[in-house]
Amino acid sequence: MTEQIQDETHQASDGPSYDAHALQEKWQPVWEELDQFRAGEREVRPGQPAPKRYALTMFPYPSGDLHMGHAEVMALHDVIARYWWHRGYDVLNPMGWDSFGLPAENAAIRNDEHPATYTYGNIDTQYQSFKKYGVSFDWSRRLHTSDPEYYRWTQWLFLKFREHGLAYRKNSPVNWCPNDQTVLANEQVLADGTCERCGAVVTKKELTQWYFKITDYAQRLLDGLDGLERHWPERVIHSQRNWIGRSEGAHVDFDLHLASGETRRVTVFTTRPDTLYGATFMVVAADAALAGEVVAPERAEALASYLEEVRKASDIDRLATDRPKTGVDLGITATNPVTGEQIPVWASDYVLADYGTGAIMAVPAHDQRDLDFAKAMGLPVRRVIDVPGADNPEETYVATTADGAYVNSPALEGVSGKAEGIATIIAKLEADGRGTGTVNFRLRDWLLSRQRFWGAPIPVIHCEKCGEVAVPEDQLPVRLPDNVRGADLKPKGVSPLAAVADWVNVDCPSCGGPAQRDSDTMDTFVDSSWYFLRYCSPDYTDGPFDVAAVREWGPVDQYVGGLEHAVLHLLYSRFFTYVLHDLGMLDFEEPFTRLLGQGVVINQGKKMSKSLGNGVSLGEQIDRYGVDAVRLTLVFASPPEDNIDWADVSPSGSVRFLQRAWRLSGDVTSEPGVSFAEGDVALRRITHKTVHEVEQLMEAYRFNVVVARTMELVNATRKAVDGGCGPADPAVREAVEAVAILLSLVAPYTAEEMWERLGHEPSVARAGWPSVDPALLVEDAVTAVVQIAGKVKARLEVPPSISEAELETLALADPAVVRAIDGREVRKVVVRVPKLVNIVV
RNA sequence: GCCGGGUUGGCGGAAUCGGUAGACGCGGCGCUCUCAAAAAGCGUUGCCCACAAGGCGUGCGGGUUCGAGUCCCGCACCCGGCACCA
Repeated sequence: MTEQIQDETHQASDGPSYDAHALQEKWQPVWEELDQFRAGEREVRPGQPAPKRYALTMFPYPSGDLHMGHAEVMALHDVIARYWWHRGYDVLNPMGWDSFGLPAENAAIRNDEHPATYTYGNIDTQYQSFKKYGVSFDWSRRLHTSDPEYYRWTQWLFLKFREHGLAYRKNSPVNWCPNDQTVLANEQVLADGTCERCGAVVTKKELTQWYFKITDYAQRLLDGLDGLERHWPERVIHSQRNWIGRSEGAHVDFDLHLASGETRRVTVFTTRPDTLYGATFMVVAADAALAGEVVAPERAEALASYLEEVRKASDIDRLATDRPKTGVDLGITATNPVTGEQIPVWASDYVLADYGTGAIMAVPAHDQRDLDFAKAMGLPVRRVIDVPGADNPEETYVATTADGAYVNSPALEGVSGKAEGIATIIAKLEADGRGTGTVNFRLRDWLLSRQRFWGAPIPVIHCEKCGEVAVPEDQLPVRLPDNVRGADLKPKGVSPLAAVADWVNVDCPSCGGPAQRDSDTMDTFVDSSWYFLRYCSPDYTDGPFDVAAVREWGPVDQYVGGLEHAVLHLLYSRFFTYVLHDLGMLDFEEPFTRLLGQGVVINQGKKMSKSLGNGVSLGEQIDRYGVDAVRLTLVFASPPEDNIDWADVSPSGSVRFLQRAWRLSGDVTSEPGVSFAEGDVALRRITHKTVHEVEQLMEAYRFNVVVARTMELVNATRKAVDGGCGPADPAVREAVEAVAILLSLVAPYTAEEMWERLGHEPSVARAGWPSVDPALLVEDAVTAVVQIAGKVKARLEVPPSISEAELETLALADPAVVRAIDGREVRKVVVRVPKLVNIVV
């Protein structure tokens, strides 16, 4: 299968040949010299800065070299950035590395070296590849999150958050990855209960950890999504809404009567307070502290053994929603606040300790889970809503949740509908001081501690006397020790930093006494939650970013990246931006105005993977076809948000097209600067129409169609050169120059070469955009279709200005139409000038 | 289970204010050049029908409309999010 490849980028026939690799060699150093994508220097005229645009693409993690996935994002992203340059914007298009993280640490352990070795080695490899790939990045703003100059400010931001009560430490059961030997945020545990990074089954562990109080922002993060509608992919907005999980309901107070004789008031959360009269028992989360505190002494042992059983069950078991309900009677009762009845209190694992209040009122008649539990435990079921057409849940084992007439509910007599019922009962509870209307969220606080080495150390010192002490600002960054080797980093359940004695043991900044550094590092998602701000002033030393610079560039106008981060990076960054806005450091709340989520590159219907042996190497593809052909293939293959199956596309077809476009640039015989106005009108119309259409396609991200239109322009120009107006016509030069500029969005090397062959100085990237003459967008003839009952029977070439009557007459006279009417009566004629006539017979 | 998004030739995909379905490309077929092949170029290519004429066609079934890939109702299947979240 290699035999066809060798010559694919070479043309053996006479004349100069198109050699993609030679073009890369030729132009890379020239571009390096030109350094033409520096942000912040463009002016419309002296003294007047050009309008600014911020184009951002997700920075890579430096594992190995760039792969097909990177190639796709960069290709798509670069289409936008280069288009903006052409349209006259001053474009900020930075690149850097998300360079803290586990793979470097694991590699360090394997090779017994420092994680920095792997990290910076790969960064260098990727940097070279980026250069070759020809993306219009402003390399002067390059950053790495693992540089002390960067993580100093990650630490600074952590302390700011802490200062404002948004970072705190608590002890609770956390997600624990037994493979990576570290805790994970909820967002990093996949729906099937496995670790987002390594796929191991996540377990629970009780630990004291740092959290960001993202829940304080739940409502605002939710509300902000409304404004992103139509600018962000539906999928991401939807995922975030689901993840935040707002539900409206009520807090209702129940008095628990403990064995000791005390009364303890416990609040439950419910979305259906209107079913309160049907609450025939209460359930508390078995693993919540409350269960142990209220259990009757004679039931304590039963609870303890149940709890043990629950803890043994793996997360996989817990995830099976249809498994039978289990639980234990706590031996006490509670008072239903509206009926005054004494109802039993149970503990079960179907109630979650960390959602709502960790305790629920059970209404078996109208909640399936409660009904299942009631049936399993023989607890009473009382119907309080009579749903028309539905049988008694107690007999059918099917809880009813639909609207109906309230029964057995004195306070809801005559009330109709769920909404009114809920409002009525909340009003009553509030009046009685037994509850309030409330809102609850599924979102949990962001657990940010990690028991790993290669991350930003948490800048806190633990002093026996003073407790938690923030590292003073002038002592930042808290640097990672560089005297560790791979062997020191082996996971042992606590951070490897804890074992580095001369690093951990410090004097307390407050009292000067002996103290220890916090040995955990931060989740790497903290690093990436603010990197886009740092790019605005990458060398700033008085803060994480220069507020004025961010005011100039922010927010990001266009973000391009994968959507596997829908509830991770894309949610965390929004949270950071809201907080920094509230701290007065930003004048916007949403970080990314427009988001494009590109699909992934797969092969033969499956994700590329080593085990499947279906991996496609970017480097190999570039060696075979050249950078431009690979980029073109990726952009042309499908709409940007769809997946690309490499088996379905044809990089060699891309090479063919690039050759044909390139060849045109050698056919032009007119001089640069020739007056296009004197050119062939037919070709000029096509050129102007194409450019105009591309402008609209660009706005709508339809890059694959942009390529198709460029191909059509090449085809039309070829025809004009060979069989139409001929190569000397100014319209041919106009068309080929337009092709070069359009092509520069996707295939910069070929476009650059064409530009030079057309007699221009480099670079085509800064050549500006062809101006569109509206007069040339007007057609001189259009094809009108004649339909009978909606089926096309004839086509007519008519002037665009034709009148309805004329068009109708022409249509009815057409022989094919006459034949199709076949003497039948014409009942109605619909005319839409100048394109359509529909005849009803 | 709840909530989103989708289904167009052999393939990737065009056509999103209801108005020529299949742009552009891949693949296929035929031809030119060549001793031959490759490369390149030209032509052709939704399906049925030998051609023409004609008919059928955008997952399936209905509907609205002069006219539906596009709007409405029902269904099937695929992808994604949440999932014992009270």
